[in-house]
Amino acid sequence: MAKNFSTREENYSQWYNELVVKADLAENSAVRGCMVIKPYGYAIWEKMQAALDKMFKETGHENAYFPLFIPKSFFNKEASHVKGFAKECAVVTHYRLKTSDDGKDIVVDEDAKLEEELIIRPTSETIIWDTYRKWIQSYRDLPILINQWANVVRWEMRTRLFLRTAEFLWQEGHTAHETSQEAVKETLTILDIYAKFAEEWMAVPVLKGLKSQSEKFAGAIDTYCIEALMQDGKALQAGTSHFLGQNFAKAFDVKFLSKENKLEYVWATSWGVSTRLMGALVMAHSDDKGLVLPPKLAPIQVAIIPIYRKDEQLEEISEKVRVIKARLEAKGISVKYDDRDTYKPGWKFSEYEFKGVPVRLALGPRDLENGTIEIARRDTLEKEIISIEGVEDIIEKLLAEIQENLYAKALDFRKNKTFSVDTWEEFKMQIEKGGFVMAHWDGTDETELKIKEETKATIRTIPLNNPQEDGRCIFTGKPSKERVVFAKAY
RNA sequence: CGGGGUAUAGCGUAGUCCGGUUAGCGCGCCUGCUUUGGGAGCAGGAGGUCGAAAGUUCGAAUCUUUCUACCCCGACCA
Repeated sequence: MAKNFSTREENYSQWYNELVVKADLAENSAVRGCMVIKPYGYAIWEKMQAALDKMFKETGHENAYFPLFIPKSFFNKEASHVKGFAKECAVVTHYRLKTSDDGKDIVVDEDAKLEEELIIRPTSETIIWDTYRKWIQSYRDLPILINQWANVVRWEMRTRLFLRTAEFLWQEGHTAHETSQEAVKETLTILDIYAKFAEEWMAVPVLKGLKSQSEKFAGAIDTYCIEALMQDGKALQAGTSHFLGQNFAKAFDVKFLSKENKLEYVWATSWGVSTRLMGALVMAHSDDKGLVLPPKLAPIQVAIIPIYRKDEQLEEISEKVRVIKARLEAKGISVKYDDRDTYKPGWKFSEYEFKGVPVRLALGPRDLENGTIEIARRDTLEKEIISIEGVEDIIEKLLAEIQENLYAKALDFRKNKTFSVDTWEEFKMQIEKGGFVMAHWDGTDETELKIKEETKATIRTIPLNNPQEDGRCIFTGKPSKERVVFAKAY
């Protein structure tokens, strides 16, 4: 495993790959650019799903499901949308296989060609808006607040574990509203949910803001995002919420009769987060010993390891553990008692460190004698011997402390990696070092593109509630009213 | 799609230039004994169409041709 990964950007990918495979999170599958997510990794995803789903429902959203296949013609309808996705679509052209003439192979049956090709959804705006047209007639049918948990496929030229895979799991929300204001409000409500989830559950601080026009979603009026900073100084877009205006309503002819008895186009939003969040989780907290998971998302919060020589000792230890385990579980803490006799304690210690289990307990003969237990925390790697009495209360507090500590550490890291610069020379130098670089920009796509060409840095976001100040664009020297956030990104 | 590289056991690899015993090694796996407070030790064992196909040759992991897959760089990318 690479050492000092946070400072060795060039080896990062390799490090990450090894870590993830060793940590039992996921591995590359035989299918190009797709992932096999192992049970332990999937358990993290399930925890993320549960937390997000709850927040969506608390804000009035419902889950539904739409088809995986989208008729090709649907993509013709919104010009900028098709432009954004056309180059990365998987297309279904046939519906049958047959044995080849020489009997040796299975081949596509050319007679079974589809009249119209089907696109495997890269995102579901088109098929959902085609459906919404049938659901919406009057203002009484609005708003529609629907979320879908699904997989999507984007045939990326180059993939990267968790961050850009050909198939990925996500949730996509698609809402329909009477007014522009209501839709914008929805977009921001979701942005707040995403930020809250990232910070309170993942312990990853994020910047909330607006994307520049060139970085926005294909088909959106405005794209809002949460932007996180990884330990190697690169930025990661962790979630997006789009105000779609009436673009899709017009493309799919979705109109409603208003209270004023006028026929109007519906206002729309869409928003999503994906398994990329798991990449963010790994890259934000992990160290050279493996994953570090925030307690709120850890599938196993406490691992207990017995240390023994003889079976009688194990029995005695197990008896004690049963009591501790029951008390922890009564507090809603997930516990794994690893009494396998096929692995030794040292092996298990390492395994749970790889897996990022926040708290580890070890109980051996010495502890039985003294009425103690060894408690170790993953985030700081500290361990101490404490009295076994009331250990469940200590663990409960410790889990909360670890959750806070991870966030504080990540926030501190981001503060130290955020810089304000005012000249082009400073900018180029700082971008090379990584981190968020706050700089003035003249607001044009052209300048943004040139900066990207020269430095590979992009505008990650224009923060919400951004302080207004007079300045000059670092590239063109033209006047500017606010700083925007530049960084190299994944 | 352009440029470069790689393909040998579950994983990592040696051997390829210069063809020649039964394709070697480490990790992992299996069995036994000893071990168990930070990834145990010793002994024995199993596991290979050398990416695929065709060719050259007495003989091919090694040479030739074609194909396929993967990796890196670029283009591309909410």
